[in-house]
Amino acid sequence: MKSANPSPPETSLESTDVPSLIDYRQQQQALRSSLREGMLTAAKQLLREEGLAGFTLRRVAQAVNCSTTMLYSQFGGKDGLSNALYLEGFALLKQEFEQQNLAQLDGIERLRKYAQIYRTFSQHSPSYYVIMFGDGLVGFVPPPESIQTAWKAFTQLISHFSRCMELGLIPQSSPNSAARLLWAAMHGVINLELKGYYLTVSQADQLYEAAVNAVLIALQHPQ
Amino acid sequence: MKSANPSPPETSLESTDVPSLIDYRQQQQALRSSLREGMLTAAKQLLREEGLAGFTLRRVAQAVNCSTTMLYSQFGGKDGLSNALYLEGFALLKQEFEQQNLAQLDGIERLRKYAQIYRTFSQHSPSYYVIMFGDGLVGFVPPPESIQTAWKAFTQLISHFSRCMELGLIPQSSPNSAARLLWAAMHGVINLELKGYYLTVSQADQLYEAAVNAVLIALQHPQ
DNA sequence: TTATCAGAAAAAACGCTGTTTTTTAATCGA
DNA sequence: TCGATTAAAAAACAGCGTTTTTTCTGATAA
Repeated sequence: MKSANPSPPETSLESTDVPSLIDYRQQQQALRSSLREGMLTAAKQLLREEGLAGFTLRRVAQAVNCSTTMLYSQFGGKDGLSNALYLEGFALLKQEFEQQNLAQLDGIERLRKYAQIYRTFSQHSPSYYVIMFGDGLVGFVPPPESIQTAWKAFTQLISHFSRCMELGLIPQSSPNSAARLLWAAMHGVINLELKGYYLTVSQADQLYEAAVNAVLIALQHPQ
Repeated sequence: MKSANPSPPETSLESTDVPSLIDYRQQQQALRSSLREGMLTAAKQLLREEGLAGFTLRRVAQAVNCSTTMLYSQFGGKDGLSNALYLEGFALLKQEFEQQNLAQLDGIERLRKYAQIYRTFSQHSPSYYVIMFGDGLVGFVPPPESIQTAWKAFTQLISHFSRCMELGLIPQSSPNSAARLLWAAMHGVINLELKGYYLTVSQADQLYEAAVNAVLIALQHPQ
């Protein structure tokens, strides 16, 4: 395995340039920030691979080889770590909603696309979804300011509802309420699906489409 | 405190009738069954008063003054106890759907009434609701046979959807799917509400009504 | 340069959980 | 009446989030 090395650098003491001049405090801080990120990554991996049962401070600490105390100085405990994942998740969802190739879609079709993005997110990012929507009765309850931030993920959806109303595709009403309605419908199907109430994936697919349709149809046909 | 007792029975040995002839094994069994019921009652009370945090085997055992071991012989552990509450909850919901004064309501109005019953149940029986719908990602996951039983609570709803279709109030389609759709919509609003996503009760009320309306309108306007 | 001090990280302890194992008590059959 | 069987309680176990104690490192002052 050891190849012949014709000219090893042989750290000469006469070398004029200082070999590795480092800013200790800066690197220390960089290390801490990379530790923080590593903790989040480890947490997500644990959530993905083992679900909430594997999402443990001790496991996260072990994954980055430090004590659990560090998780307290970095996040203030498990709730703080959960909150960080929560905000990260909604930021990611927001990002998904903002992808450029939506520009070519308009009107109701674009609303449908948003619904599809939401579902895809829930399917591809279950580790986030558990924290974000894993129902506050048990486990993590996000603080009010996080909930407020979270709602901003739906800004695009809201403003497109607004646009649809301006275009006359949907009768004028509150775009906010329309978005909340659609969200509740989407979330309801997904949540029951995750609990195991639908027997097949295709049944869940159908129901999801039906739920989105129902909201869109109802918004177009006010009572 | 001790009133004068003119003629104490003075357990006479010559008494022909045996004073307290009991069937030990039967009473033992009765005691066990009352213990079982007492555990369920205690569990519900704990859930009601302290939420899931207070729902603990040790607390339940302490409430009925026995060891936690008994909870294992009676229910097979916490999941078993949760499952019993789960089934009890759905039986109660089914019962709510079956109350007689629904006979005077027919058509779409009756569907609306079912939706109202569901919401009222979720509000008045939060101790059950947590177990029943507290999202399987975390905490209790009901076994498939329980899920199957649970779905039977919606029998009335399904058959009334069927009736509405026969009456021509709703175009013919699957009553089952219609019921599932309505359920998902109702559940979605309630679940987000419980997580704290709606600021006021009236906002939640409005959204719930809007969600139910959306489903009913959409079912009447297919495509 | 060395001694002291402050702050950060690790280690240990605490109180709790669900569950399993061991021990104790009581009941039954011979 | 005495072993065997069974049921319940008690204790032990492994793990959790969190708090407290200890250890150690890096900076500062003498």
